[in-house]
Amino acid sequence: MAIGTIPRIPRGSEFTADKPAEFVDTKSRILDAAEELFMEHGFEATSLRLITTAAAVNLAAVNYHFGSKEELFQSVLTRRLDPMNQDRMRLLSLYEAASGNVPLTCENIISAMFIPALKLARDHQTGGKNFLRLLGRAYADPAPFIREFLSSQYAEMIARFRAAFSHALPHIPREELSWRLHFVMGALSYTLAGTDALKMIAQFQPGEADNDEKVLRRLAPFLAAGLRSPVENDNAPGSHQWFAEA
Amino acid sequence: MAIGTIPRIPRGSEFTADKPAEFVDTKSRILDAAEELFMEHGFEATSLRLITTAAAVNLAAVNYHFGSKEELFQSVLTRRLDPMNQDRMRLLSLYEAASGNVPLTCENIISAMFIPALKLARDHQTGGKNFLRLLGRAYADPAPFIREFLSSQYAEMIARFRAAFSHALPHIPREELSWRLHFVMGALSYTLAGTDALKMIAQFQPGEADNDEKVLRRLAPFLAAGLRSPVENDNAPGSHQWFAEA
DNA sequence: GCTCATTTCAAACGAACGTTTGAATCAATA
DNA sequence: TATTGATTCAAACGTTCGTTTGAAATGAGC
Repeated sequence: MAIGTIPRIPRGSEFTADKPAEFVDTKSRILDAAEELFMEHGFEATSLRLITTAAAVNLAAVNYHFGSKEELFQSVLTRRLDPMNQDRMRLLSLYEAASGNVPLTCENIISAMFIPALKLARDHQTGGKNFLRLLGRAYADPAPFIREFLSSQYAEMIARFRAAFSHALPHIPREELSWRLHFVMGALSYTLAGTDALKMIAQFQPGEADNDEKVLRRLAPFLAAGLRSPVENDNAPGSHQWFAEA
Repeated sequence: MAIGTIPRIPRGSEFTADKPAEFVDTKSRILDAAEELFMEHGFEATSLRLITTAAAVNLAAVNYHFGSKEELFQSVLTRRLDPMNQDRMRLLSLYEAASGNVPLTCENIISAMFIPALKLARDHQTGGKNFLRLLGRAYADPAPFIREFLSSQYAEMIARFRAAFSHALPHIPREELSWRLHFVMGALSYTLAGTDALKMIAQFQPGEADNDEKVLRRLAPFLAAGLRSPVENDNAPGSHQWFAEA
């Protein structure tokens, strides 16, 4: 596209107002369909033909607009992951500014991680939930390009929160804290990814918007308690005999 | 095969002694190769041609011995998962018998879950570790046949341990305990699956056999603290304001 | 040595995959 | 209206997939 020329405006983008569903531009239709299908079947098992059929666009549209299937997957992630992580860091900074000299509590920091995720799950009534589950799946995907992409997307946010936790828990050694953060991310991603979680509790109402909040209200105290737990010396004589053989 | 006839004994099975690697029967060679490759690339991305080439057997051998790719995957899991879960329950019963009337601690119960996993990781020097990582991956796999297979394999063991935790933590309501067990399994599977975990800490030596123990010695206290944490009333006026909007 | 069920093997099957191609379509400019 | 560049489309590309097939090889029992 030469400088100064205005590209043709594609299907449906003349409506910036809300979606009559027929007149959404091709790129967004693909992203929406891909988000749902990647979540349901995983990256490998989701074919471009399945995606383009669901989006009601031509098969070649994916390669035209995104370049490849892998780049489509990355676009699906970035579209919501990037704003969410920005939101997390913004919220953390806001908390820190508000607390002045008093160090933040674990609860504060965990809140800064969860609230943006919750907002995402609520704003787009279906899409957001799908995305959180997709994200949980992506964490555990063995494909190298996914792992590399995710860790690059998360690097800044994780570093920011690691520093915050380190300040909130000054008695926890650096290495130990790294592990505990790892466990936190594990429980979080597993919970977000879980189909099982939704079926686990009988009184869980599939349509209810507050389900995610209910889950996180249980998860947060659980994790905070783990983060604050006393550090065990590896070989201290009085430490628990976790692995005493039977 | 008619009743009373003795089947032909295939390649290498005349050696029950240790593995000259050339004379291992076809089924085991396939299982070993599949375990490693499924772990590395996931179920969908691992082709039968890759597996049979690595195992140095004919392509058709998988379908002959296992029926299909899915059944091969299930066989890979069952071979080690079933004994491990049996071991876990055996160990839990042993602890319970030894403690008499005194209820077990969370640490005891978590030990009963972890020791068999550790034993598995150590017994087969390479295979065991691969398997634990494969298992973590399988937890997060979206394929329905994997999820159904896993939950059927785990049902008995999970029920057994849920009852034990319920006895050890009588003040935790049933529903809350279900969620906490879910978080425990999440952190555990994420940790076992993690390629990241191995690289996370600099002083981690890739070849060392005690790595898994080191990880679990950090994970267990973290989880125990979470399990024991006080139950928050959803709407209690004094409870933490986890999700106060910014 | 012959029999026969079991196991191995090379080859092919049809289907599905991600991607490419080149023409058709469209809206805006000149 | 003619031109232009962005987008859509049907069709085909070459590759790889899981599975099937039928014949060859194998070794224990008669």
